Amino acid sequence: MEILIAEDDEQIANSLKKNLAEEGHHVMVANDGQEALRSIDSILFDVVILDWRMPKVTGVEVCKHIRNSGNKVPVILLTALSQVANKVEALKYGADDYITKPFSFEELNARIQAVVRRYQTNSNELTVANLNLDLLNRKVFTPRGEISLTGKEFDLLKYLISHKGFIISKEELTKTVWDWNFSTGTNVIEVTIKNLRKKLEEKLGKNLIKSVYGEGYIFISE
Amino acid sequence: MEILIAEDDEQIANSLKKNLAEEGHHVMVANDGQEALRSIDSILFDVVILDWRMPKVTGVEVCKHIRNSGNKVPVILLTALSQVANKVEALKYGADDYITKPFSFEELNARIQAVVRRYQTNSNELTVANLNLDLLNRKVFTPRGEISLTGKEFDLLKYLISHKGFIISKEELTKTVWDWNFSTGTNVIEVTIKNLRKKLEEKLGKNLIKSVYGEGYIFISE
DNA sequence: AAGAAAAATGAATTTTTTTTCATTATTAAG
DNA sequence: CTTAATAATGAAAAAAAATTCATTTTTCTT
Repeated sequence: MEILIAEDDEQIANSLKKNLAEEGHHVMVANDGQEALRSIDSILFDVVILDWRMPKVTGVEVCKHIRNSGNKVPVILLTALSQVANKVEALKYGADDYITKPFSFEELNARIQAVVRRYQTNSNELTVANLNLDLLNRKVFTPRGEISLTGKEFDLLKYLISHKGFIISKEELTKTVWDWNFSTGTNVIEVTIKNLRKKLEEKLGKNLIKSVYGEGYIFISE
Repeated sequence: MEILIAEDDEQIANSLKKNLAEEGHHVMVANDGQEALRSIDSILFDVVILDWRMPKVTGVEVCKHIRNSGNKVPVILLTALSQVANKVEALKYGADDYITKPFSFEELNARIQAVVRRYQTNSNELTVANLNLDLLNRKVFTPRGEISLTGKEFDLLKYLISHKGFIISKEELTKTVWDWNFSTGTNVIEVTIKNLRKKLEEKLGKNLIKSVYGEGYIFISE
């Protein structure tokens, strides 16, 4: 995951960075709120960890800015004091969670997991490679503009993407995407795959849906 | 809101009940986990507050049960000890938030607000009267079973419901639901309204979409 | 390299959805 | 009670989407 830590205490920042990096994440550190804002506006993080009190711009202000600009990235606030007012304020300004110092790395990690999981399961978007699916409006966007899909094509793509990296058999697609519980002697799947591929390739220039002979289809993100 | 408090300490339970009632909520108290489970299975709460340690069934176990049964109601856990392991566990088992005792009523209230708001803005359902719209799968359910709508019918219903109580002009529908920015000399809207009404009335026995002569349409929930 | 199974393809057909049209019913206002 | 505007309706036409079909291409096995 891409994680931003905004924390002016270098010792804490470095310790967190080291620990999170060991978990396999990419961590960027900002030393004050201003720096944090710059990073947030240019990079897409999976989670942002903000210290409450920071030079120049405070964590709450950064948080407010994030929300005002429509950014929904999960935010965790670090508060030094465990005053009730602070906690209330944190939630009010759109933070997703907060931790009172001092805290263990284990706890922070658990919160990150929880907050990211919550975000992903509640978000109505599915992003992979150069594709962004708007699950609510059933639209697909690429850097080169929207791809207009029919209902079945969208359902199929959504299913493949949400199981990316796994081979999906045609029987499975028949049951899930087509909602048929009998095997028909048709090739609708092949045809729909073909049409979907054509539309994707038109915009992306490459084929993300691979066939696995005798087994099914698999969506590849890189 | 409908709130369930599961707490064996009667003093705490009653104090919370009183305070929450003063805020205008309906509060039900369960004295142990078993009682809580029974209530949860029969009543639809807006938020459930569970004490961690309770006789018979603990709060975490209640929480696990809630999630296993697919219930997505927001859960707040009350923990006596502020041990890290507890907090981690709470999130792991699907709680949405937790508070460490002792806590102020003000804090609990803020957390309830946050958790419910988060739930409502992130939920993919729209419920009104006897209708439940599954926004992700674009399906509509009633107590008497599913209503199968076409795409346009669903979009129209969704728009009317999310503006229930307000009169929606045909010009507005043209722009939003049909995505046309010119006024056409057609009556698609009237026709679609008619078909939608027919399907709704078939299952609900009544017409929820009223016409306002010369102004537009309005969705009425009661 | 040849044969058989599986997958891809182009085009036709069927089904569903969306829109239009002509007519009837309802509403508000004089 | 009429009249004119607005809304509802049934049915047809047009458009779009889903499925089928016949054929070609690819892949794996021997």
